[in-house]
Parts: sequence; C-alpha cells; structure tokens
Amino acid sequence: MQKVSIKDIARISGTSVTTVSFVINGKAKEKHISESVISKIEKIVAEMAYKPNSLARGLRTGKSKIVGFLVDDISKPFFSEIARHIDEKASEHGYKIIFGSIGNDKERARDMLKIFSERQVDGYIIALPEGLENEVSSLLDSKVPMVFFDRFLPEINADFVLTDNAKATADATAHLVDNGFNNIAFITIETAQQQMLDRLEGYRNTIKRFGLKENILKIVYTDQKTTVGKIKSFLLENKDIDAVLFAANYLTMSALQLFKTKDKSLLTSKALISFDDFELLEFISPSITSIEQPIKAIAGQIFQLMLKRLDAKKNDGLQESSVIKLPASLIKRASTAAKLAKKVKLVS
Amino acid sequence: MQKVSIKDIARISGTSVTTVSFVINGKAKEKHISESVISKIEKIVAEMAYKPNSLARGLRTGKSKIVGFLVDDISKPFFSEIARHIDEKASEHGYKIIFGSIGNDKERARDMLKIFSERQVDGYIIALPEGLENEVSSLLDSKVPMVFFDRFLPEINADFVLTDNAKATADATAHLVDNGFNNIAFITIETAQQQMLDRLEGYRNTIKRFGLKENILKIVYTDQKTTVGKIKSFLLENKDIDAVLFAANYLTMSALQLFKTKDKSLLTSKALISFDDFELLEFISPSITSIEQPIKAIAGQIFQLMLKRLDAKKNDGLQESSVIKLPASLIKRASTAAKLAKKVKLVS
DNA sequence: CTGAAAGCGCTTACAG
DNA sequence: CTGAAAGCGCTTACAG
Repeated sequence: MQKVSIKDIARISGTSVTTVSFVINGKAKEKHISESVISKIEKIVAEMAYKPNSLARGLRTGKSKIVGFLVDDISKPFFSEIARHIDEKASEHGYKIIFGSIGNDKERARDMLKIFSERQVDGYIIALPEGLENEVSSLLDSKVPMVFFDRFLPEINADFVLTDNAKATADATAHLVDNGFNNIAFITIETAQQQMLDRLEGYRNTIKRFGLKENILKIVYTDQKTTVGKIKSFLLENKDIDAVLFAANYLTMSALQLFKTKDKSLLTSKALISFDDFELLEFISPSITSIEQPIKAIAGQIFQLMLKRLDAKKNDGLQESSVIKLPASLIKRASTAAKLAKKVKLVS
Repeated sequence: MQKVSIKDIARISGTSVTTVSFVINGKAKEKHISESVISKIEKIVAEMAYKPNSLARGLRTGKSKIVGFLVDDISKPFFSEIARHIDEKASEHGYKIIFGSIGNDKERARDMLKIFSERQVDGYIIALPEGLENEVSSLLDSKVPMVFFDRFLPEINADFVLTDNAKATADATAHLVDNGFNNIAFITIETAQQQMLDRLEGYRNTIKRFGLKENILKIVYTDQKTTVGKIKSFLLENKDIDAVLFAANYLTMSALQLFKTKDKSLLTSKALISFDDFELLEFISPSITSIEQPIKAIAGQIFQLMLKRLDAKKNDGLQESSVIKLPASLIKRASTAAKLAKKVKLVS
C-alpha cells in the first residue's frame, strides 16, 4: 500500500518534486506552471492514485491538521453528538479530530493532554471538568488554539461556547408561570459549577420577577438511589408544590424512578420540566416538557472559533477571547399544559 | 510550544541523538547504554518535558499508530460506546483512533477512506453498510489490517466481530415459550443484511423446534409513520398473537408509538421483546424485555484482532481471518413474565 | 517557467 | 558503550 511518493510522480512525469508539490497543493497558477505540465502531472497523480503523506507534510509544515477533543466520556449522547458535528465540520476544512475520554480520572486527563501534544495537535477542544485548571493554563500560556465548551470556568481567559443556561431556566420558569403554576420548585445539585449556578439564577430571577416564592432543593450528589430518596422526601414535605424544574437530566432520571413506585402521583400531579431532552420524556405519560440544548449550533460555533484561532496563528494576529452563549429551546409537552386545561381534563 | 527536540536533549546531555533515541524508546538496556548516561538523559527529558514528535517518528518508521474507525454515524449509541471502549484499548497500546461518519453517503465513505489513507492509518475498523464492498476489497488486497464489525458480509474474507444474532433471537423465542406464550410473531424488515437474516433464522428454528407456528411480518422500511401503520394492521389482523419479537430497535420504537394511541392495548396485552436495549424499555409500563448486545466484549475483540494483525505485519506472518460471534444477553422484564402469573395479576 | 537542495524530527544500520 | 550519517516524504526559499 501507499508506495507511490511525490518522487515517483516527478520521475514519471519528467518534472521535479517542486513542480509536483506546487500542482498538488493548488499553487500551480500562483507559481506560473504551464498548463501542459499541470495537466500532465494531474493525469499521473490520478492514474497512480497518489495521496500525499500527511505525516511528512505535517512534519515539514509544523501543522498536523489534527485537533484534539477532550471530554468526560465520548459515549455520552451530548458529547457524541457534538463530536459528530465537529468531525463533519473539521473534515470539510481538512482537519481530523482525535478524541479522548477523561472518565473521572485526572491522571488520565493529563495523559490525554500529553498524548495530544505528542501527536502535535494544532488545537484543543475541551469540556473541562473541575480540578484540571492548572493542566490547561500552561497550554493556554503557550498560545495553542483552545476552545472550551459546556463548562464555564471564569478564571480561564479563553474562548467558551455555552448554552445560555440562565435564559433557559428563566424561560422554562416563565412558561410555568404563564400556564398557571405558582409554586414552582427547583431541584439541583450542590456544586460550584458555573453552568449549574446559572441555571439556578435563571430560576430565581424569574421567580422574583413574578413575586413568587422560591423553593429550592440542593442535593449533594452521591448515587441515584440516595437522590431518589431525597427527591421523594422533598416532594412529600412540600405537598403544595405544583411544578418542578430539574436542573440536569440525571436529576430528572432519578425523579422518574418514582414513576415505577406507588408514589408516582407525586410526579404526575405536578408540572415537570427537565433540563436536556431525551427519548423517555416524550414517551412517558404525561410527556415531559424539556429544555433542549442547541447541540448543532454549539458544535458549529466551537469549530468556527477554532478555525479562527488556527488561522490567526498564521497571520500572527492576537485575538480577544470570546464567550458565546447560545439559546436553548423549550420543548413544550403535556406535563406543563396550562393548569386550567388540565383541571378540566381531570374532571371530564 | 513543543520547541524541544531530540537534538536539544542530545546537546544538553552531552550525548548524541542516537543515544537519546535509544533511551526514550526503552532500548537502553538492549543497546548497553551505561546507567549513568541513561539517568542523565532521563533527568533532562523530564526537566524539559520533552515529548517525541510522533509525526516524525511515524514518517520514519512508516507507522502512524493511528487506526481509522468508520461507521454510519458516530453519534448512534451503539457506535459511540464501541468507539469509547476501542479508544480506551487503543490508548493503552499507544494507538489513537480517528473517526469517520458515513451518513448515508457512499461518496462520503470513499472520501473518508481516502482521508484515512492520506493520514497513513495503520489499520481500519469498519461497520460497513451495503454497497461499499468494492471500495473495501482493494484495501483488503493490499493487506492493510482491517477488522469489520456489526455487519457481516460473507463475500469479504476478513476478520469480523459480531453479536451472535441467531442465538440471541433463539434464546429470546425460547424464553417466550418457556413462559407460556405459543403464538409468537416476529417483526423484521425486508432486507438481505446477514445479521437480520440470522435473527430471523434464530426465531424460525426455535419455533420449529417447539412445533409452533411461524408468524412473520417483513416490513419494507420507508419511514416511521408508515411502519407504525403496518405494525398496527398486522396486530389487528392477528389478534391471536400473544407475543412479539422485534428484530431491531427502530422497529420497537415504531411499535411503541402505539403506546400513545388508543390502540395501546394491542401491545400491553402481549409479551414483547426488543432487539437492543435502551432506557425507554425499562421505564415503560410494563417494562419490556430486551436483547442486549455485548458492546464491551465486541470492542475488546475488535481491538484484539486489530492488534494481532498490526503485529503480524511486523513478523510478516500471514493469518487466517476469523469470524467471532459473541453472545448477547436477554434482559428479562415484566413484558415477558410467565403467562400464568400475568393472568393472576390481571384478575387480582 | 522549472529544479536542486536544505531541512522538519525522528530511527537505525553501520562503524568504531 | 557511543556517535556520525542516511533517509522517511514532504515544502519552500533560492537560483536560474
């Protein structure tokens, strides 16, 4: 396989590697290569199915045309969909992506960054978990193109692409109010993660705006079973709640465990909204309203910013870092149908 | 970034690049480098955070240590989980994976194979859709390591890793019989795909073994809506069916659309088994029994075979190609509880 | 309009 | 026990 090199093409076409290189890189016009030579070379390239060796090219140019993509777990739907879209965009621009899963292992994250660096990646796209700020800062100092997404780290001065979390929960809360619910609880986890704080803030601001009462459950997340218990107790102790907004999909999942128990009515009697959309929400009865993150737009923005930085290096241009927030959409389902309508239905 | 090269290490340590190369590649002992030189070099390597440039290494050795992974859509759960496990295995052995999604586009598949080849991948891991046999045969002829999975193509003489589809549906059918169901339908698609034929065969053999009557619906798949309609008509026309085995997850998904309609009882009155497990099946009421593919084992086998071929090239050893079938597991849920027990429950 | 040659950062046969 | 040097397949400044 892959026997034929640029030398072969030069020899067979009776030209030099220089000329062949110009032709295959589309610099023929610019370098004033004659039409006849161009077409001769192109013909031979096609005939011999010559494909430039990108390792050699990368070594010579100092550009691998590879971008590293580092996340918790590449098989999580959110990440694998982002990955897919980014890979598509990247391919269009001659880049390839190499992936890395961190798991819950800082050591592993460090290894992956090292591997990326050995592989001479031209840039990094990272959803950085807490506690890895140091590893990343030194990379950042070295001016390698980096784009972060999903998690916001205020102390890192770099490009971020995020869902507008505060607006998402604000919209969701307003939707509940609009439909007649006025005792709206917010279930989240105890955390310093900025995106979770933003979600909380969106809820609080909206509750305040409408002059309603806050009702927040912050769970110290351990495992699903414990979480289910905590949610259940909370709902039992707060019977007057008529709507619940879950701040993350695994919280919704935990709550939905109650559907399988005799306490099902704790949920079915209330309006429910989940952060992140998944199949189950549509199927369950009543189907559950959800906040859907703009995955394709996020992926698009990530790669666009990356491309900018990649090109900026060429032009040696410095660049402000930007924090881009993209709007989520609210998928309205039966679980949050207007309260009035709901009552009528129940009566009929 | 990445300024320091092997030359720098040689200069600073007062040795030659040869010696440094031996040390960083663990060949120091073998090459009888003195302990003092080894430790001096190792110290400097660590201090300067020297990382070998794998592009240069790859160019020199002719091994990129990259494996290409080509599937329909990298964001499909089955594929993204396989990808994750393979990536893990690969990283342990110094390999990285580059991914490619084919979509439904042959042209794109060809592009991806070309890109992989330009990138000098050392091997290919492919879930090949129909109609791309030719593209792959020429690669195969060139003796590049290739491992196929998920889809079996009898005309291709290469390594395959597959779920044992026939056994999976045979076991599922037997489970239904054991639990007292004796009018078991099989819903599949009209196709020549070997894995679907195997699933059908597993069902037919078991039905025959128990002396029962076959009842097969083959759907010419177009879109979900049409499929739902066909399934519904089939169930309406065959009221005596007491169990249904769905040959693929999208068929189950289509059927489950009926859960949202007044024809729900067409399903809830019957034992149901789905090929492929997904979240929804556990949640729906009654929860639905499923056939779960051994994803981790599949990924493990794929990479093991790949590694064998990768090493075989070194030793110039020829190798028989192997077709490995791995057993699926049946996740038993309420939908297939013993018929007797079910009736009692309904009465109580 | 075209080519000879240096050099990217490695590995490895060869020499001593 | 260690080093000088060739060469992997490209790109590109330089020369003509």
